[in-house]
Amino acid sequence: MPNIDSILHANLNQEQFAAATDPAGEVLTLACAGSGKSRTLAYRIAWLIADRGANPESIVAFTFTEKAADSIKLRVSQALAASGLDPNFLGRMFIGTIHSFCQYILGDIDARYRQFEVLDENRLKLFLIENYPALDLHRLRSRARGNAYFETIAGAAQTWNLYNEELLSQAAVAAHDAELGNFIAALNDLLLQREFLDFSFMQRLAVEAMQAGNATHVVSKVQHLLVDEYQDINPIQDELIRQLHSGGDSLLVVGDDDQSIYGWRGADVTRIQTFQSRFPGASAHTIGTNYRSTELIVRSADAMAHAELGANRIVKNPSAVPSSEPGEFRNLWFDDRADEASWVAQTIETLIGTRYVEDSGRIRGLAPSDFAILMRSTRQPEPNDHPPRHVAYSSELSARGIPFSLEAGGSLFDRPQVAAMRSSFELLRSGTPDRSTLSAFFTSEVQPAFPHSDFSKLASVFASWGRMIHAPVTPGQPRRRVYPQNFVFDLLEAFGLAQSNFDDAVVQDLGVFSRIIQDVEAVFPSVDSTGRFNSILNFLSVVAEKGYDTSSSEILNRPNAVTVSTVHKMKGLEFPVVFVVDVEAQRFPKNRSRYSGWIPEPLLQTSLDRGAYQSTRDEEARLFYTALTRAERYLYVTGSAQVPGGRRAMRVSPFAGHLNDPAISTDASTPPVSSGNEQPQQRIEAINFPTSFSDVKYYLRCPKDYQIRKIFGFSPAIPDLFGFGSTVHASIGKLHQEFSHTTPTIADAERIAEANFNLKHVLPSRNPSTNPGPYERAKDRATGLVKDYVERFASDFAQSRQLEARFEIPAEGTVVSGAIDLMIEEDDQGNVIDACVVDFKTMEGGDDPAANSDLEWTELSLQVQLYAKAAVDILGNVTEAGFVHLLKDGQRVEVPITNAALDAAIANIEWAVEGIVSQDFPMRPSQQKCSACDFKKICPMEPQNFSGRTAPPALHTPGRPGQKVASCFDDFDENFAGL
DNA sequence: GATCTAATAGTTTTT
DNA sequence: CTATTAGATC
Repeated sequence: MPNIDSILHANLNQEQFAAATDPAGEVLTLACAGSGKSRTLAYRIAWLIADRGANPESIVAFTFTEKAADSIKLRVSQALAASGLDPNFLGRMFIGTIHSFCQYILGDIDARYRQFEVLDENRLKLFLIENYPALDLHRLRSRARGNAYFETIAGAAQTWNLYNEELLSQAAVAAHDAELGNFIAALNDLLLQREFLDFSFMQRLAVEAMQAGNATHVVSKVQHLLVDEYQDINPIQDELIRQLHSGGDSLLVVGDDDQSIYGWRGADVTRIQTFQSRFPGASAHTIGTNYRSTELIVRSADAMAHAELGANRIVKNPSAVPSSEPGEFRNLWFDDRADEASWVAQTIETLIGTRYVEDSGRIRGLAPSDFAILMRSTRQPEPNDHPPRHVAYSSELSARGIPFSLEAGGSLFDRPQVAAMRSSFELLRSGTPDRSTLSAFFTSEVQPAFPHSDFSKLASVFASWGRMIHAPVTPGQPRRRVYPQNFVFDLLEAFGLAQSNFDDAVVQDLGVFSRIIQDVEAVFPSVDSTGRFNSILNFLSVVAEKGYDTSSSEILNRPNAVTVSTVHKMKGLEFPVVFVVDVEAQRFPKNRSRYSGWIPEPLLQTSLDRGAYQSTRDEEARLFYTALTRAERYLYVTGSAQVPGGRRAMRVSPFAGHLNDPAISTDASTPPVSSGNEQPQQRIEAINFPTSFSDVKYYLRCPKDYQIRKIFGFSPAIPDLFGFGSTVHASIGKLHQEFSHTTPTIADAERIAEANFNLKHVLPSRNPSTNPGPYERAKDRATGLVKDYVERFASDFAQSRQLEARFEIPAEGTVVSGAIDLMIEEDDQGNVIDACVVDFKTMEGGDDPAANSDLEWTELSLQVQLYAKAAVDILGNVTEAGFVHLLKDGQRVEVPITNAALDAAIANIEWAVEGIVSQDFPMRPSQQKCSACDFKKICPMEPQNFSGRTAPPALHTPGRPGQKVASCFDDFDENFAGL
């Protein structure tokens, strides 16, 4: 085998090599745009294992986003393979966001955290809405702009966030502002009591655990820490990194202070700038060779940053790789926005098909997806009678028939189908609408949007939902369970969605609406009163005005279209041709803004002094720098004197004024440089399609189910006992944490199960002892299951411990990730001598108890086999067996995990991924599947075939090796004609 | 260099 | 409605 140094030299340049192999305790790597920092990071990991003999378990790498984590993982697996190391080492290290690491730490400290629900920003706001009285939020209302309700909610959410991200103490806040201190203490307690975490709180809890020495089990293993995008780290993350590195061997941080554009939400660019003074003895590297952009672009962007930032930046002197390929940089000023927009569209039209030579040597013509139009803001400017800012450009593209994709949200309710959904909710605001109101609504809003809608069906939907929501609450009775997602599906059935042949984009937007309702359901236990329903309506109306973050929509293949987007969204991406448009004084850079939060300024002084939670001229300059450095060969910076709605002529942006290199053209009249034309073809990008087992499971059941769920984004209604399985599972995890190598008694099991029990959607009875309700009955059942488990499998505790392990399995075209439950047995030295995979199934809370007798053995087996495969990768060949543990009847069923069984499992996964990537989503209906399907009300249920693909190999199920094929084939009725 | 005045803008977004 | 900016004016 060639030695690791020569492999690294073959794949890295001198600067990258020096950084990747620096043995210092702390290493700062300043990575200019396009300088190959992912590659450097990936080979650093390979070097740590091959040269330093690092255990893969001792390596932790943090990225800023999940997407970046996926791409680093792919590169690491390639670097490992290139270095002669096992790519499956990937599963044994941690590569991910700081947030997911914090969640992992918390679950390791206390299994109870595994049943906590994570609140994103929208859900945290809903939580505050739901608990407005309990948190005394009315006391904070006078602080909100215009005394407005939602300003109060937003201000409270921001306060909580800032308190955590700045790692302030509750006492310090209370000392400055007693009311705010009370709110923080109350929210802290309520989140813990109701078992919710938000992104800021999970970091705080993890950091506090580390500071208190309660996380040593995880922390002590970490020897090598790598942090990507270090310029965007905030105070709590800085502390977490410090804690994690305190007992470790090495810390490598990578970043570029010139690309720090998140100061307004707390990122601290000074951490990277002062790294060397804060870690005396740290070594520093600059990887400054830009492989992305032309010399002119690199030189001009650097000069611009220097002119604007001067002493507030680290000098990096980036260089470009000389090239004889054509390219150009123009800095243009137009009289009027219409001229500017039409010039941009015209230039794109001309450049499509222009000969372009890739680094790989591939020659192709530029395609629409090679172009980006970037702007400071795509939002609609005030006053609201102007169209959104991107329209001037996108309409010019439309006029020329050039496809474009808008990376700008906020137009969800412009779509008549989605507007009809929201109006339907609104109609139920104060009670069931009368027939004439409903009829008018049907004619004016529903029919035009949904041609297959049915009035009589709709009338009965409204009648029954009006009753459910507004029925008076009977004192002493348990609350009714009213889940609005069911209203969504009932409405869409009455609207005739299944019969309509809408564009995917329409269905996708309806899916976003469904996801908004899911956010509501995740937080509200039930929507069983006029007041609660009205909070939802108010939330929906705010969502409509401000736009909803629909981030979870995943783009599998980049469409062949021009990207119209903000600069922020394009961070980390690159395009052959970039237009930075709408560049005028007071727009780019935008005016400064000051901190306006509720946390008293003295508590944040150091952060405010460095410009955090504000927008500053420096940060605008870095944003402009970031925009310029997205471009590979063609870069155009444009602005206009006359813009829509402007009375006085706009002035040239000072940033554009810094682009004064004589090689930058200011002439719009000549055509773009070119060395001829070729057939336009999209760039071939490595498809990195990460997935979880559960995603694939839906595809193997019915590809249409997968499409509705994952591509369109519909969420099923929350089942009555949602969370039952996870709370039982967490109790068993907790038992194993408390009793490793000793046997718990039945009383221990009962104590832990009772203390741990939590259901979010069933409320406890008011008088549990005299009048137990569904919550108490579920609690009894859960306790019974845990006791039964201890009784039957006491020996497990004596010999082995339970472990929840994360895994990543590389398969063809994908990395399947998830977590597994392992029972491992160790010898005296702590070496694993035996391991088995256990999948705990409670089989409670499903739709139909009768269905439990007829388990989906293909799915369960596939799951265990996949986990077994991961266990082999994690633990080596000690995995003896795989089981499905049916907690309901105390059985352990052995699942085949022979090589043949594992190979068949992987082949099924790869087959499903192939279908997903090629967007092959046929309906595979059957009586049994469709009657239990979450989406039966919106699915046409027409039997369809796969497009030219044959079935994957049969799976190995208990007692039936190699006989049962996935249910999209096995359970398929080609003559199925609806339920 | 300080002070006044008219014009202009009211984000950006990940976990 | 308020903060910010550029330019005019002292």
